[in-house]
Amino acid sequence: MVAALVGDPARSNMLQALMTGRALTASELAQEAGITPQTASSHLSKLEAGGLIEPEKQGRHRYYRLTGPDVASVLEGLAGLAARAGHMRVRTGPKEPALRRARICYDHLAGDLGVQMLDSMRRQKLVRQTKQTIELTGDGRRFMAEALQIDANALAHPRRPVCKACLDWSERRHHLAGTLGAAVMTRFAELKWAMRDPTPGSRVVNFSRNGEKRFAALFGPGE
Amino acid sequence: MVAALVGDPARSNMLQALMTGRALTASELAQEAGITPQTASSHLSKLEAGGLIEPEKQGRHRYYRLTGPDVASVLEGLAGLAARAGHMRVRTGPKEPALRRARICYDHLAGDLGVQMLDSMRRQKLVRQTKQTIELTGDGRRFMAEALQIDANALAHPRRPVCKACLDWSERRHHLAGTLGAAVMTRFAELKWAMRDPTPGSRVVNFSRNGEKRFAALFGPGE
DNA sequence: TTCATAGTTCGATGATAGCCGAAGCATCTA
DNA sequence: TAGATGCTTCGGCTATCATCGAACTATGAA
Repeated sequence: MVAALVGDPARSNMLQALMTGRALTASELAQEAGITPQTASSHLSKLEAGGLIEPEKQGRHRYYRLTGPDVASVLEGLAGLAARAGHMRVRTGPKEPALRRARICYDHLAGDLGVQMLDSMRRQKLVRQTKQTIELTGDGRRFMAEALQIDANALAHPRRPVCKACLDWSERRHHLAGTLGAAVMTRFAELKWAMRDPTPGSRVVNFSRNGEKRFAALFGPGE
Repeated sequence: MVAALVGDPARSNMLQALMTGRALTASELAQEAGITPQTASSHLSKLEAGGLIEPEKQGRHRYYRLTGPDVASVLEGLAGLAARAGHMRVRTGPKEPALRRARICYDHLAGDLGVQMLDSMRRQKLVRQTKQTIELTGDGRRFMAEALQIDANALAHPRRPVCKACLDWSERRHHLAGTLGAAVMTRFAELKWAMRDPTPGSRVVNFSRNGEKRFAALFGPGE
């Protein structure tokens, strides 16, 4: 019974945290629910078996999200009924602003700007995304060649896709990975638009004034 | 938490039984859920406290119904999510056809025809009903005088309302009670349109051929 | 390789809550 | 009035299940 899944307070807290549409790791959901990771793991298995959430593996993390908008709307309906008797919940805030803004994920751009770039590419129809797989369009190839002097045809790699959706740690949405993602980041560095923070171990990426302007011209947020 | 209420199997069965929109007694809901009346009583209290159902007292019975269509739609949504993993439920059937068709409730007409009469009166705007209270309109007074020779003004009673909504046992919808309901039933008998079954203890009301025709002419079901 | 971190599995514990028997209250019937 | 029926309250039993400590696996970092 699916209602019993939502009925447990710990699971309910987890689901509420996922209502934002963002994906969260198992540990984060554990903390969100105020329980230990072991207990959370058990709950997450049940929720997954019940078809309410689905996992996405990312390195040693497991990101969970609601399986669809219908789940969210049912949860909303339940919350609406509960509101008659008085209930509420709060949300958390961010930290490490620079890291959230732009950082290196392996070898490509992540963070707010990384997500923004992939969003813009989708909007400009430079790529087609279906679930996890991303494909460069003809427009996309032209764009890469003209704007960034990147030959997409030269990026083929036996064990790594050209384009890949990578779940963003801070934004919990996809950014661009794969050999193209790496090539773009390399080009940004060559053009002195952006460079990794010199602090050892830091993953922060600092954009120059000019780089920020150029980046916005190519991948600015939609109006 | 409202989801926990729906989560329990026994309560879920009760709610499913109420999804038809009809009101059911505590005992019936107990049977529906396969539990004893004591246990059912506890569950019903919880559901009522949670605002999912509301009781209507009728003699020594307590009829429960869902508090509103929003509750039903949330339950439907939950059932939809559950359907992904496979679930089902069945419904029950009727019995005692004659009793369900027309019978005496205290001193007024109940059963299919009783409900049909009140429905028709509402449709013809002979009465205005808001929740439990029913009020005769000007049209209604004229109708009663002309069609049935009943003077509504003479029906006032110190301790009993002229019109009252009475929850129907078999139909689980309201029929007309009060002094007017009694007067109408008396008139039906006087006109030989209908009479109580002579069997001792029986509450069945038998309509004559002519009575059935006349009744249909006045209170026939809407097209 | 070695260490650290994210996550899972297993087993034991404990509290919540469903359940029913017995008894009590309220209402209708005779 | 007495008896029957519908429903509720109370008390105790029991089963379920959430919880966490400990141990294990997998991935990434040094």
